[in-house]
Amino acid sequence: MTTQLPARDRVLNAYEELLIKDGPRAATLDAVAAVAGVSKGGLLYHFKSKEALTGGLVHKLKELAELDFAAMEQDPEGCASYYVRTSVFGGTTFDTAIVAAMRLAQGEDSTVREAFAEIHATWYKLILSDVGDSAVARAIMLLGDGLYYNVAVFGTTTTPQATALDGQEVDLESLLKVVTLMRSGTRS
Amino acid sequence: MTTQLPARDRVLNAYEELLIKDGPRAATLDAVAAVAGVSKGGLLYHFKSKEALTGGLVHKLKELAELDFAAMEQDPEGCASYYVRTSVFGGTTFDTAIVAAMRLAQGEDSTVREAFAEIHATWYKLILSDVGDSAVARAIMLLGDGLYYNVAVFGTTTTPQATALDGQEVDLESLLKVVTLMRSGTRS
DNA sequence: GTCTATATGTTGATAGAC
DNA sequence: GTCTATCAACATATAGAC
Repeated sequence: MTTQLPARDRVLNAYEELLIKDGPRAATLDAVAAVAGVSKGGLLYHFKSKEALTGGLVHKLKELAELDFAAMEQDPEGCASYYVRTSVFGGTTFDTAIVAAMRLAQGEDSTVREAFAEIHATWYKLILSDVGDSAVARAIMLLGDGLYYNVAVFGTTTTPQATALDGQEVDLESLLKVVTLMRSGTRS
Repeated sequence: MTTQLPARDRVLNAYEELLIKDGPRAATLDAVAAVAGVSKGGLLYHFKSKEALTGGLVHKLKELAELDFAAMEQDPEGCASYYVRTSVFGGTTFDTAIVAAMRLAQGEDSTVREAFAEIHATWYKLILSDVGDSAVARAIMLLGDGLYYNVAVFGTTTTPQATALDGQEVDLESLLKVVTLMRSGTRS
């Protein structure tokens, strides 16, 4: 039996869980507190307002993004391959934070949108430095956005390597082959 | 000076406008009624509940989708080209309905998600019949999803032919070239 | 640090006049 | 068909005990 996480972390995890499972409307302070196993007052000790709670999620997202950038740069198969491979939802901490935050991006909170814009900009820069061509880099970015969007809207599946897309399956291998095809036209 | 639209249509348009501009949370019955230029009671005469209002939007979306399918099948450049071209936000009635509904898709209302799943399935079928290869068809679908997702999250831009993506521009021509590249690998 | 009230503002929805 | 009350439910946030 593992030691319980600190209340603050449990609250953040509960917020993510509710955002993903039931959407922003259901992720009330009451509900988050209940899932985290604390009272509403207890929650508000760690995050003084709902805005602060969202701020905590955004902060976590940015931290995990930094780690992702580092891994992306060092990947033996290159940034583009890394990006496509990791855009297929794998249930990592980062994936969870992204999908949770995506559900908030449609709201009024501009901080979430701004965080996404920053992360996107860095991803694009890294992919471009890998593939060379800007149109191909953008296409790859859009593929990744599409993958995350599908998870955010239609939910996750059990298989980590394949995610459901309108009853069809997107498998990673075929997708990587298509990406190779895209790159082949511009390779020097 | 054009004749005023019927109140029912004005309400639906106001709902879309608020969903796109300020998100689902801001699209309250009060706000929708105000934008539409009717009272809350007046709104509730046409749509008996908020659920019914969303139902009206979904119905409109499905109707416009049928027209889109027909245009897609008849396009001289093929379904895939049509899909990519029209996935770049152009401000059409259909585009507006899609983006507005996308903002609702993250919520608890499963009817919106189901409508999207249906529309997606038909698009996929048509694109597959055009390009032949399932992996390429899926990649094209994901590109379109990515384009719409970017509009839904980051908002529209002024230029109809190019939409902003993290400070960069996605221009349609380059994207179509990349799609051609994808297809070239599987062409018989 | 965590809890139990409690205050305050919104939101969706009803009733009934016009 | 459209309006003006009005209500009950819920959400965020505060105050203060433990």
